[in-house]
Amino acid sequence: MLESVAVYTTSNTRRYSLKQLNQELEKAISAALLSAQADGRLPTFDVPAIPVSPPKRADQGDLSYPAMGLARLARKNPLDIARLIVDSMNSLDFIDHIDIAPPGFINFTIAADYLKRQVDTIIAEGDNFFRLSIGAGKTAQVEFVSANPSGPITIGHTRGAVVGDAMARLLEAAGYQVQREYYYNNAGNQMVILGKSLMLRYLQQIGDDVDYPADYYQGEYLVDVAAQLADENGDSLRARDWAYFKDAAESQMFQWINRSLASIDIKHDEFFNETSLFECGRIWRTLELMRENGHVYEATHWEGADAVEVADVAAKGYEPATWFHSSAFGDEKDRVMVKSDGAPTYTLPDIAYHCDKLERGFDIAVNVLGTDHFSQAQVVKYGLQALGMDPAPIHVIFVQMVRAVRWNQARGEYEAVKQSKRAGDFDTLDDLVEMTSADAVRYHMLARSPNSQLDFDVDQVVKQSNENPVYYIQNAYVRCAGIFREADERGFSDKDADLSLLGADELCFIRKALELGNVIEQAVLNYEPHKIAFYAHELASVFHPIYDRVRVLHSEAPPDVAKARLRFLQLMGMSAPERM
RNA sequence: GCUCCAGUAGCUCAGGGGAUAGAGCACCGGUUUCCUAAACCGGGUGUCGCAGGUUCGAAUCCUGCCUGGAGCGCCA
Repeated sequence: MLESVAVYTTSNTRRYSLKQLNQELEKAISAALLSAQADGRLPTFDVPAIPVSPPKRADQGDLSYPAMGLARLARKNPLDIARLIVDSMNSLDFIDHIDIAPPGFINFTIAADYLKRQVDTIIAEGDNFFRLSIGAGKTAQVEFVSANPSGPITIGHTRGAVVGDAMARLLEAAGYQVQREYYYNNAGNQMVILGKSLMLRYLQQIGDDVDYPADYYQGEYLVDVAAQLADENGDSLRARDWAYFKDAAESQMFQWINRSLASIDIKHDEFFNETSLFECGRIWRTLELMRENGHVYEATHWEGADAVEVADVAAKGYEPATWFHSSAFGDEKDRVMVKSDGAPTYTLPDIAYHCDKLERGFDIAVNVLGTDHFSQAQVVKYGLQALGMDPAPIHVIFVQMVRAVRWNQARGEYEAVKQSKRAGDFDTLDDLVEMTSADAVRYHMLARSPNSQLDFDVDQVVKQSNENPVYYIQNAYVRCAGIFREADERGFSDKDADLSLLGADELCFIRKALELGNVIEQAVLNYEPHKIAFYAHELASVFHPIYDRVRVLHSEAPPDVAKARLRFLQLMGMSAPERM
């Protein structure tokens, strides 16, 4: 992989993607403006950013620049400015012709020969063609899922899992060396309750008559684990305390979580246990450093507390706690880091953890979190600043809630499928995969902006699985595979193919395929992994009509283009089946 | 009450200063001597939540409001 990056960045013969053509044109237009200013055809002004982008419609060329933005600066009619630019531009080998359209667009059409030549280039470079150089020699970490081992992966976790893994794959495609990390805590109250819950379930299994509290874990899965324990150990565990059962439960839950994630092709490289931060003393060192920097104080209530809060605290009779003066960094209030009973809140280990993360030296550390962690993420950032660290490498993708919904025919509306772990009434990732497919789950979870709430219609995805965009996309690959298989059987080869024979339909596909690099780059730079899902569908929707219209046996090149280009399936982490 | 996200076609959602606002699903009609028809071709009258504002130009930016969700614990 690194080798191919080197090839890509050192070669100077085939710098091609639509993005780079954008940049070429942007440079050329800027130069044209300066030239026109130099000989007085345009008044002098600072040349602004020149945005060149694909137009909406095919008959408007391949790339377009709206010159209207210059009208005020140049005090000229936009159409006149456009003409001036075009007249002043040096000729570019990849441009066939330039049109000017009202009210001031400059539309560039890429030369067909230039596009056709890219087919050979794409095939020669294979998977590496869109291996970007922006991450070459850099490291990135993506922390995602990070669910505590108290139960199975739910639909809600799944969204973060898919988004995080897609982000990791995109970073890899951009040249980064990526580590996938899972941060978890097995020391909190919830885990205590989990251990006690399993203990009671076990006692029930071996015939004891015990009360099972309503605020303990209600899920059937604990009963299963308990049954297994009873099978293997009889009643010999009767005297064990909750801690034993906590460990047993945790071990089982982690196995389950990893198995579920593996079923949608997600695997973490590193599991980081919060407890290790206590064991090595990092927690307290972090606190002391913040104290030395003057951002920590002891008090019964925070400095800016109003009368109501003060009275409330007094009523509860709290002893002094240790506060982080986060409001000094812009927080709306200060946060407790160590409770009056001496135990830290989550804030302190979270800060210590991210401090550790930064010290590991990643160029980028992406953090996929639910929006319920928004405030906490802010506080962590303030904490890092209080430690004198620069939190800039950390970027958080906030994932909005997923509601698993079902259509209620009687009421004529959607209703939520409950997902509370403790209530034991939830749909798991396993359920979803069983009802649909790993690819369907990944696609539907990814094909939305993370900061939109998502209604995942369980029945819809199941019922329409044959009319699903997922299969539409995969079928494009299957059809390609079919072509290759058939060609092989006929002993037909693309050797010495004459690319000039390619027609307009094929060019259309080549244009779309060449956008991949641009899509990856935008997805990486803006932390928007969902873009790749839309692109995959667009590419497939350009391919399918051509498949029908252009028969391979009349034209050798398309399968090669297709072969090289359909790598998008791998990028999304979806499987690319040879047959369906 | 304060902060953040969302409101776009019947439904689920893209787009987020530029040309005639898109896709999937659903619905209707057509297409198969030949690489898989899970496909293709045709069929869209949308107050882009509402009202102002900025601009040559606003679904997009600003302000206010309405609706839904999330956060604002010495919870984890």
